[in-house]
Amino acid sequence: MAHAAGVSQATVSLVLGGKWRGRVSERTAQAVRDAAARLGYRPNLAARSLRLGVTRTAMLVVPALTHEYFARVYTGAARVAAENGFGVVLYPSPAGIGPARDPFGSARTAIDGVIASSMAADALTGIGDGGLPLVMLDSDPDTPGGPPTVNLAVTDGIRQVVRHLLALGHRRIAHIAADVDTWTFRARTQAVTAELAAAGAPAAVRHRSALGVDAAREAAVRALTAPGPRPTALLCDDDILAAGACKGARTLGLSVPADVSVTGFDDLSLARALDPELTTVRLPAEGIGEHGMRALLAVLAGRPAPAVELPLTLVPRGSSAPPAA
Amino acid sequence: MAHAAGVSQATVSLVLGGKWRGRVSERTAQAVRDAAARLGYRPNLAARSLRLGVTRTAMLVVPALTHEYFARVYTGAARVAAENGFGVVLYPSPAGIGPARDPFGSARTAIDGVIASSMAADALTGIGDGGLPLVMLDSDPDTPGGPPTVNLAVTDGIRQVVRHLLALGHRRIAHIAADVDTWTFRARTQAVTAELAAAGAPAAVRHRSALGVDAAREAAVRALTAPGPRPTALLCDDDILAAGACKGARTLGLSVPADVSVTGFDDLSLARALDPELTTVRLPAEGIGEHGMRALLAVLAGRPAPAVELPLTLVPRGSSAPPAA
DNA sequence: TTGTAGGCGTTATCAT
DNA sequence: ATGATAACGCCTACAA
Repeated sequence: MAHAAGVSQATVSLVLGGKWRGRVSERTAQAVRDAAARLGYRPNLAARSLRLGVTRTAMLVVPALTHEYFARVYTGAARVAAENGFGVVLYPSPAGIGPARDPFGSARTAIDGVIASSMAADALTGIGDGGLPLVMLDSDPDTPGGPPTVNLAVTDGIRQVVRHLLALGHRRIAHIAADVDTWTFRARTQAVTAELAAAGAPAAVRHRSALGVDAAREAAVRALTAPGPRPTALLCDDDILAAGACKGARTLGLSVPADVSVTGFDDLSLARALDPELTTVRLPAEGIGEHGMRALLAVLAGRPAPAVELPLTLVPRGSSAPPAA
Repeated sequence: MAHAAGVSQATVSLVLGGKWRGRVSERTAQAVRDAAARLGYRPNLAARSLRLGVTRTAMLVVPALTHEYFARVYTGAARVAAENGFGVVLYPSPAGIGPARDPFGSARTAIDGVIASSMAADALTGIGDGGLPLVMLDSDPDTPGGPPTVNLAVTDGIRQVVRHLLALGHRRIAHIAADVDTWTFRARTQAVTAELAAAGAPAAVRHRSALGVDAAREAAVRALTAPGPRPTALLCDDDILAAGACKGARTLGLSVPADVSVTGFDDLSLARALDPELTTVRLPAEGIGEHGMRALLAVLAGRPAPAVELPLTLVPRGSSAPPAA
């Protein structure tokens, strides 16, 4: 390539690297660019990584790619990465289906940093101590000396749902809680209890359910057939649970929202596919990914990465209404 | 590292590369492995790529990652890749949200091959002529001299749906067709026409719709309010359209499936979140990814990659029933 | 303003 | 059975 342009490697590198200001003549630079275009020259990334010691690649660790939320986090992260000449590789953590190869083995030499999304606290052993720059998304709150975090204002989101239901006149609210031990779901559960108490409303009866439509349907049936007066609203930890809750209500011959209101959380596309559409809370999933990537970029550049908390928005739709008189 | 083990680089490479049978003494080999474990040694992938000229990385090009189908294709491809010591990077094609960086620029030196899923025919300019090994998923049928393909038996899937509806007694079927110019949707549309004709049934009135719940709802309303006798079944090109069709029917005060049957295609998790659950056709999405990766591996190894066609399965559920008497 | 040379960590060839 | 050495393509002092 340098040979084809009639100059040396060094000159080529200077010109194509963009830093030849006053070091290479304009005429020579143009000749190099011409030759590059003519030969379809592409720099070899492996060689560059080897020389520079960085790969301009980040790894995004997610519990499950098939969940729309994580796909959107990826989309946001990938966009910011691309804007900065970075790539993003995905690693569905072993909790899901574990790839055969340990990603943190040679990963240390293949990636510059890690963004971990919604991970259980112990799922990251092998990263933190690995000295690889790390950013946590939607995880435990900022700890001094810990990795930078990008979090969701989950408590405020739940607060909006609770107030929405109370404002509609509901007093007997059941909580369909996700039986998953991650920060985001623990925070949701705690917030439901706290917000109802703060409003002076009766406590919600809690029914735990695995994260799936069928399990949620069964939990909703349990909630609606439990002894005592029937709940008038089912507050669900996420949209998938809410979909199951709607089915459970109909199983019992109840109508949503006339007989029982149902609320979700996440605002997946599912929320608008259901009928009635789900009242839910919108999560800025792409924003989480974007901020996460920006935080990692900051860490990589040696800049401080302030902890971020993104706001959530209540989206009232057809699945919630005043309780029957 | 070699220094720490008291041997030469070459010996280390041999031992860790696994091909020292009868070339290095057992005692020396063990010493190398001990040193590697002690130092936490990790091979540098960039250096290996540089030397070997291959990266053991494949790129999966998809139109939209947020669609569950593609997330599952990725999952399948990534699993087979991992089993073979390969990685997979994702590239959401420009049709979606386009990254700033041209992936096919330096990609040629960063990846060994490309797997393209459900792409419009012209969206791959820049790959085919790039000399990069390519496998097409769910795309145009095998062309002599073209890239290997892994396809779905879409025509047979539609045939199963059509026969299911005819067997239930439906004669007036409307087709909610996706207004998307890719092979898979063209094939679905053609199959609907062909299968109805083959069965001697009346042709379906076709209503085109963008791929979204709202657009499909409007299309369904059009279909159900068109002049002439009302259709008793809505055959939809995919589950998202079907979700919209159900909403459209209810908008008109019609019940699914009592007044009108609705069928989908894809068997997304959405199909079981709806109420009633969707009668649909299951696509082996992960299988597509797995076979695609296997085909690419074959091409990379210089082996022939036979064209594959994966079977589809009808999943009858609550959204279809005999027409009202 | 341009060219020369060294080294990044690996693997492969060849010599010992 | 093991070691020395070259080469992969790039970037960057340093020399000319």
